[in-house]
Amino acid sequence: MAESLSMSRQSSEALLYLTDEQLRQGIEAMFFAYRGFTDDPDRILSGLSYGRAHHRAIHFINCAPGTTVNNLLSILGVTKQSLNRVLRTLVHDGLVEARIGHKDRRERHLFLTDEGAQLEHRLSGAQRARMRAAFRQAGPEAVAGFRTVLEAMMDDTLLRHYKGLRDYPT
Amino acid sequence: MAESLSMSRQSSEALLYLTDEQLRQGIEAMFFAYRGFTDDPDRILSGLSYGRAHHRAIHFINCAPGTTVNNLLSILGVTKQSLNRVLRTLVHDGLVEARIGHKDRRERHLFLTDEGAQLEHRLSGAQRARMRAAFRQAGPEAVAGFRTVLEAMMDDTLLRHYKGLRDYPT
DNA sequence: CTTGGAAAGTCAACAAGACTGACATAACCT
DNA sequence: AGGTTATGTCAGTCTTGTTGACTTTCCAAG
Repeated sequence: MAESLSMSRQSSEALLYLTDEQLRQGIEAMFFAYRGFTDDPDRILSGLSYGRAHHRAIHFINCAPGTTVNNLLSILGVTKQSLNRVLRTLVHDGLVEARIGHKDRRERHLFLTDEGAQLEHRLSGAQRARMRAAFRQAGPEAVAGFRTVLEAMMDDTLLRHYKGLRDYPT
Repeated sequence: MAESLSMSRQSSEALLYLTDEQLRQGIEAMFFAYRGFTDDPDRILSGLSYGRAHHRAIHFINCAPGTTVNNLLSILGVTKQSLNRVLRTLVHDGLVEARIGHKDRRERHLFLTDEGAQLEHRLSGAQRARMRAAFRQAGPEAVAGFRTVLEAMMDDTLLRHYKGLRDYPT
């Protein structure tokens, strides 16, 4: 790995970080980091009878209480049938409440129950702990770069969700 | 994004980037970015009769030609039954070659065939294109930070794989 | 007002890909 | 010879994605 140490700093940074090898390393970094990222919650969930899909639903219902099923669908990017199976068990188990909309009675507005909020906190706690450790270890500037690259990597549609178009009238 | 420009650089960075809200945004950024990250290859693969599992196998065989099945298992973090199903189809379809080791004849050393390398290039090409665009847009410093945080987020075991313990004698 | 289409959500059946457990084979090593 | 290791395979289950068919509700054009 002693390549190009003789190059000027400017040219090496400007040119090398886009070589195929650098990109390949970025790809692998995403793969391994995402694994680490999902490991802790997955471990917790495997004890209960839930999976990662339940975690995602719980996370976004927590972020946007009162969101509709349709809205959640577009955020999660799965079919409504797939989401419905997950929601059904969560509602049945008393973690999520689905209130019929009073403006449009076709819609269901989703909320976490106390028990649901409790599980959410446990799951996100594990994830936040790892992220906090990583952020702390890496330092503020690295964190800013991390966020910048990730945002640039999202699809525009996803970016809109991420940027927080969260105005869901109940 | 003109927040906190008036604060001293040190205090704003030291205090703000570890709030729960910042961490939650980091979590969502990972989620959405990973989706964008896997979208393009997934689209290509859905046309063929392969899935993401095949992509992962092809990727790492390409990175570490001659790797053994066991090695691949520990990198991918799946069971041998799961990997075997994938490898079987890839070998059957002529994308991967499994050579019996000449030092230890129990081992199978995995290589991409020309056709396999061709598919690998097509898949990683899509992924690299997106990563390249993101890297270019974000700039070298952001990329460095991105990598730093991702490495800090990995498990140590995964980090070892990522760092490239790739000495597989054929 | 009625009627027909669109939209939100539910139920049923299926496929991919992960898992576990048990077992087979071949090769290595002491 | 016997124990361990590397790999492959069969059978069964679970999660989570898919499509297709269906109900309920809303809205707007006739």
